[in-house]
Amino acid sequence: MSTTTTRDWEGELHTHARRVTKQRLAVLAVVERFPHSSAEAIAKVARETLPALTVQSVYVVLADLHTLGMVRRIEPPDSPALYETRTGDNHHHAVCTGCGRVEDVDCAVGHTPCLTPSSTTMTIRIADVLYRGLCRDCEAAQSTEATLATPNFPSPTNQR
Amino acid sequence: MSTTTTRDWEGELHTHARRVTKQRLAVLAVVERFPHSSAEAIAKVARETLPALTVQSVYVVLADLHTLGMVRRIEPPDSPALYETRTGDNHHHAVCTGCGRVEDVDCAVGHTPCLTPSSTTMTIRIADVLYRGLCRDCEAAQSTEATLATPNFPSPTNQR
DNA sequence: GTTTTTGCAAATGATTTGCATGGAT
DNA sequence: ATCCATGCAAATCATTTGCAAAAAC
Repeated sequence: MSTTTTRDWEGELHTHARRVTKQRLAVLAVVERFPHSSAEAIAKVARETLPALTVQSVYVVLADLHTLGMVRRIEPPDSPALYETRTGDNHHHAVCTGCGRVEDVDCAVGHTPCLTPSSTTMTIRIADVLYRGLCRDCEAAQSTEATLATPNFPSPTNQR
Repeated sequence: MSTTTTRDWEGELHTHARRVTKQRLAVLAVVERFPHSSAEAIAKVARETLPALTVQSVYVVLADLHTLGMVRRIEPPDSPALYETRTGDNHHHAVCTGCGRVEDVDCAVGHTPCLTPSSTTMTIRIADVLYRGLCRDCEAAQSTEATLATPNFPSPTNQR
């Protein structure tokens, strides 16, 4: 019912040279209201207001908002991707392996995870940490600027 | 060429009441030899020895080995799942966003990620931390033993 | 009015499943 | 001889893509 949004989505869309559509605003409102929701779930709720909205459009919108940095995407194992609007900081997540519930964990210092997650009520059994960045070769290739031949390396390992 | 394995896969399979097949041994040998490989890549290499081996079988084998805890599964964003045989410890991973190369990061103390990843050569830009465990409700439900009605909760959030 | 977005349908990629045969114990 | 594991085909699930119609600027 309430379309109370904390952030000025309309303004942010303008800033990013995106058109302000009711679909986008609806998706953003739902993601803000229900953090850690899947595209499917977001579509379902948004459709209460916009019955014509399709899941595919939600995917397109979310992908775009994600590349703009307006939403953050979490990909827990054995679950579709989940989305949230809290993007500025580097907080982490605790996922319940029983029910799938996701909790924010406020313990980050910059981009580095803290030693002990202090703000969760879950009994943590596993910590999956994935650092992302550039390896030496790719950093070198990047500073060499220009898109030269894609750097490749031996052995059967996959991309990205 | 070399089928030199470090671990006694045959023994471990026996321990877990699994039949020792050349397919399983081949998959395990490949995962051990090329850590952080995808199911597809593993199948490709294993097929050099066992041309009849299908990707689907590799998936089945890996899924089983994973539930047994004999292999660990990593799921980087925008990549199929990767597998490795290093399972005993709680090391982490650094993924290059340029080429997809995966590096082990030895910095864990128990199940808790360390403050600074010391053993990587990558320039880390993002730390995705996902703690997994049981939330209060699920822990309570678990101690109440028996599989009662599946605990559910409101709002559109997904499972597992 | 022009260009971006949406809606719809179909395609894709990763992974799972059902079932009959082959193989390990 | 029994029962599990593999091979094959088809199904499923999450997500992406192509294109024409609709909406925003």
